[in-house]
Formats: sequence, C-alpha cells, structure tokens
Amino acid sequence: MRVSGQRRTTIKDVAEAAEVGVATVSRVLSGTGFASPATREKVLAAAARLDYRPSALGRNLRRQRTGGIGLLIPDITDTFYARLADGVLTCAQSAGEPVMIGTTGDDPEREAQLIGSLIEESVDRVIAVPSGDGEMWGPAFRAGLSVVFAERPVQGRENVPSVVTDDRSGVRTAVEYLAGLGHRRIAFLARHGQAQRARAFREALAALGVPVDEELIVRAHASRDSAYAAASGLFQHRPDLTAVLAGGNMLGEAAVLAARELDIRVPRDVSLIMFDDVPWAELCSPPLTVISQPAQDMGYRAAELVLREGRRSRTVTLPTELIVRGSCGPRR
Amino acid sequence: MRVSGQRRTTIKDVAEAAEVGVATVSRVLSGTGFASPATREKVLAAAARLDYRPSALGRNLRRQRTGGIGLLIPDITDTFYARLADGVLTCAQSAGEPVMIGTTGDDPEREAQLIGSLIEESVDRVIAVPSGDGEMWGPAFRAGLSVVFAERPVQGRENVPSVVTDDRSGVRTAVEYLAGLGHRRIAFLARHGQAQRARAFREALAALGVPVDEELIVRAHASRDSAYAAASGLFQHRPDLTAVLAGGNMLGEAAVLAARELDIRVPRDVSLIMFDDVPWAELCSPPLTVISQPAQDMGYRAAELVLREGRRSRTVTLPTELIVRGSCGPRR
DNA sequence: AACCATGATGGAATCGTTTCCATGAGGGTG
DNA sequence: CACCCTCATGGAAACGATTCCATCATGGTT
Repeated sequence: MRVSGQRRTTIKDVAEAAEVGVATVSRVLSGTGFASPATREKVLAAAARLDYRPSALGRNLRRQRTGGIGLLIPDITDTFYARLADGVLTCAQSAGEPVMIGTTGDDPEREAQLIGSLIEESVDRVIAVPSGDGEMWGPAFRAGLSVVFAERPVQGRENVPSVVTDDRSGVRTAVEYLAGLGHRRIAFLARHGQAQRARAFREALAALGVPVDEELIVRAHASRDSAYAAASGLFQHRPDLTAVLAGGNMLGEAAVLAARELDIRVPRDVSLIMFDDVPWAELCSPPLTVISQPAQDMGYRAAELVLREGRRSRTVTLPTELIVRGSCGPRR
Repeated sequence: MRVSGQRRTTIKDVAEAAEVGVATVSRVLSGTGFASPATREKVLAAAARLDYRPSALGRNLRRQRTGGIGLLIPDITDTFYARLADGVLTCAQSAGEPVMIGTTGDDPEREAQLIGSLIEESVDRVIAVPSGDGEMWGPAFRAGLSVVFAERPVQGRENVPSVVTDDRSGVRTAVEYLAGLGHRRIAFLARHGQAQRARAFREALAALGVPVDEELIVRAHASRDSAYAAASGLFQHRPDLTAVLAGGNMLGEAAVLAARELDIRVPRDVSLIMFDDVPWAELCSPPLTVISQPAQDMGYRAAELVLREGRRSRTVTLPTELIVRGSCGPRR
C-alpha cells in the first residue's frame, strides 16, 4: 500500500517477490501449464501479499481481443429493452464478463458508429437489437466479431444466431382474439424495425378473411413523442377503427394516453392489446390485455449464445403468451 | 479487404503505405505535434485507403488507462435507474466514450466485485449509485479512479463529487402536503440505501410536531418481490395508517398492488405519494401524485462531472417537484 | 560565413501480459 | 551406462499504440 503516485503492481513485481520468472507467475495465475506445488505456493503467496491484480490491458493486447460483451439496444428507457439488458447483465456478470452498452435510438447511423467503436475497442462479442439492414454489419463480421441478434432477425443475415420472440404466433393469437370479439377494423401500431410483426399482422388478417387496410398499419420511432404522435394520429384519422394492437409497451402507453386525451374509452369504444407485459399494465385503468414476451430470458439466452462461441447455433425462438385482462371488449 | 484470417491493419501498415515512420503517423492521426501539410496529406490518404482504425488496446496500454466510463447502478429494470443510465449514455456517447455497465442489486459485495473488475480493466472513471458504505471504495480511490456518486452521497466520502436529488426538500414537501390534508399516521416505504430520505422523513414529521413512529418506516431491497413484501406487510401490520410515502417507483408500484390486493382503496382509505414520476403514474388508477426527480438529467450531469476530470467540483443537488394527481385525499 | 533556433521526421523504448522456445534436471528403459 | 522423455522453469518476443529523443534540413540573425 503505497502513497498516491504509486505504480501499479505488475506481474514483474510478483515474480521478483516470489523469486521466480514472470512466465512462471503467468502460468500459475492463469492456471495453464505446469508448475510444481512449491512454486505455485510461493507465487500465490506473493500475489496475495502484494494484492496483485493482472491488468486486463496487457492481457487483451497480447491476446488480441477484449473479453466482454458489447450490447446495442434502441432505448434503455423502454422497459422491454431494460429487461433484455438485465438478462444479458445477469448472464455476463455470472461469467465475469464486462458489458459495454450503447443505445442506438433505432438510428442505423448511430448503430454503425457504435459498431465502429466496438471494433476499435476490440470487443469481439456483440449482442444487438439491430436497427438497420444487414449492410452496416459488414465491418463487424469482417473484423471477426461474433454477433447475436436479439428481438429481431436481420434480413440478409439469416445465418447469424438470433434470439427472437415468436412474432407470428403472438400476433396471430392477438388478432384471432380480437376477431373473435367481432372486431374487423383492427389497427397495428408498429415501431420501425418491426417489419416482421407487421407482416405477421397482415398474414393473420388474411387468414381470417379480413381485408388488410394499409392505412391502419402505422409506424413510429423509438421515442415516447413519436409513439404518441402515431397513436394520436391514428385515432384521429380513423375514428372507425374498433381495436388496436400495439407493437410494444411504449406504443401501448401512447395509445392509452392518446385515447384518454381524445375521450375514447377503452374497452368500450376501442379494444387494446399491447405487446409486452409490464408491471404497470396491471395497474392501468383498465388493466391491459397483453402479449407477454420473455424479455429478460431473451437477454440471458443471447448472452449464453454469444459466450459459448464455439458451436454455431441457429436462431432461438421464444414463445409469447396472451394475458387477458380488461382492455378488450366486443365490437360496439 | 482481405479474406477471413486477416490481420488487423496496424499503424505500421499505414506508415509503410504512406512511406513515413510510425511516429509521424501517430502524430498526424492523434492531432498532436508537428507535421508538414504534405506528409499529413499522405498519411491521411493512406489511412483512409487502408480503412485504418487505431486499436484502443494499444493506445490504452501505452497510456495506462482505458477511456470510457464505468456505470454502477442497483437495477436497470427500475425505470429511475434506466433513465439515469440514459442520461449517462447520452453524454458519454456524444463525447465518444464507451460505457461499461454493471448492476449491483444494492448488494455491497457485488458492488465491491464490480469495482474490482473495473480496476482490472483500468477503467478510470466511474459513476455509481453506491450501495455500501464508503469502505469498499477504498481500493477504487487508491487505484486513482475518479468517481462520481449519483442519487445518494456516501457518508465518510463527503469530498467525492456527487449528483443527488434534494431529498430533504422533496420529502418535506410531500409530508407537508399530506399533513395539510390531515394525515398524521404517515408511513415511509424506503429502499435500503435511502437512509438520507428516512432521516429527512423523520425531520419533516418532527418539524410539524407529529410524533415519529419507527414502525411506520419500512425498508425493502432493490427487487419487486422485496418491495411488495414490504408494502403488503406494512398495510397488514398497521391498518391504522392513513398515508404512505413511497421512496421510489418500484415501492409505489408495490404499494398500489398491495393496497388493491387487500381491498384498500386509494385515496379513500389511504393516500399515496410516490417518489419519482414515471409515465405510468398518469395511467394508473387513480393517477398517482408524485415527487418527480430529474433522473435523466442527473445521469447527464454526473457524466459531465466525471468527464471533465480536472476541476474538483462539489456535489450538485437537483430539485424535486410535487406533481399533484389523484392519489391523495383528506384523512378519512 | 558561422551559428542557432525551429520544425519535420523516424528510431526505439515503453506499457503488462501471454506464450514460444531453449535449457536443465531427473527418472525410467533399453 | 547411455539415452530419451517428461516436467519445471525463465528469457525473450510479440501485441499496437504513444512519446522521448536524436538527427537533419532550413532559414534567419549576428
């Protein structure tokens, strides 16, 4: 314990203190290679005595890679992504891996920038909720990163392992439930990047013989303001709709708010189903019927996937569940 | 653009391509030192042609520090901390600094572990919502980290810059408001680590001449389950209370849930004020009266503080605001 | 004309670790 | 007894950047 201005204790100091070579210290401490019990003891004692912590900097430079996981999500303020991040962190921390986080705001350009910065930092494992198309991931793959996509796959990168929710089935369940209540003019509030869900929505309608009205499919960006604008605009332009499926919790929140603002009562005037179950869905008035998604699990699985780099694994699809509460009623 | 198995382009490659020395390349690219316009041009061209990105690893090792910011929060799932993290990320990303995030779960031991891992990674700037006492931060200061505390100060480390909310004033406002409605038996649901607020709560009661009932001050850990248990236990043990102040949004959520479960109506039977304004507070039934805190701003300011390392600055105190909605009523 | 200040430049050391390789000791087998 | 194989060990190279320092050229001053 020296005064400030001290030099970091290095492996060399330990070697000196233990009266062995640095190579031996490295071998003992990293557990690889041979060492006699006596030497091992000496080294361990010296390391403990000097309170030695190996520098990740030196190790990483030599190994030509940074341990750790890069995590790219659209918005940490969205509880869905927060839970996803929590899953990643839980897995990563139990594996002792640091996590570098970045938020893209669903902006491909910012995503590209963050990818660049991860490459610069030699982070070689990335979990991402991709915003853009597959192109911007070119540099990442060229640099040899192992990537796992979460929540959404990327078209054109089908062989990249991904962990996604079963959008098709989730959307179908919701649409069938609404149709069963008599609804025909059902709107879908989607975020950019949810093309998959929009497609599933069209398919589900078509399967039920309901004509698809493209004007009822509205897109918003990953921000509260954008979500509110989309929801409010939808209600105002199309007062004839009787049900809304919100593609995420922020869109659901916006829908409730916009409906309240416009004096549209839920579920009397409009039925509402929201993707993603969040704690407040139950506290809301009325309690929201939702399609729950295992966000935290998704993050955890993605982290597992990206950590066992060896085996190439296909994409994992996680199930959704319809939780009926009080925000849907028969067509008025 | 080579096939896989390629070597990273290094500064040496650029030097060769530009027909100059590596030192010159470094000077040009990092902007320091002298270089003739002609050479500068050559270097820049070569770097662009080879798509050169300097390795952060090499730089960091030489500089003996990692750029970037370590961020330690109790729970990323709590929207308050998510917003705080968002503020940090916004500032850090606009400064081009990577952020390493870790969640402590308000567990001092995990916190200590994460601090250790930050030191190992040579991260030299940390923003933390501290869980434990000042002791575990010893190693961090000894290692020369520059630390900024957020949300809570740490006793015994008063000279560490911090960004906190004005707990005293926030609590006082809430208590005075409740007292003004006639409430006397007011409970406080606190999280561990909110000793500051509990103290302010006692002071505010004392200032109003209301006797302090220690049994009405209940503590929970940073998890939904713990919060619910605390809230439910409180309502069951003390059916005589008429108002509750929740120290955080998860505690408020738990209080609403527990009250509903026990058939306690808000605000008829019990008035409720929650610390931290969240989007769902308005959607809740009844809409929740809250003490809003500038969480995102707090994170941003903390990041600013930790980034301009030079000047030592005192702690910043951010104001709170009482937002009256519908969860408080006169004493029954 | 000699000298010096200044700017441009590149070689080489350095950061802390891992890992390759050479060396040496010791024991078992032919 | 010679030989070889194995294990233990340490020196030194490598990773990729920054930066100190020496060298050299140039132009201005005395």
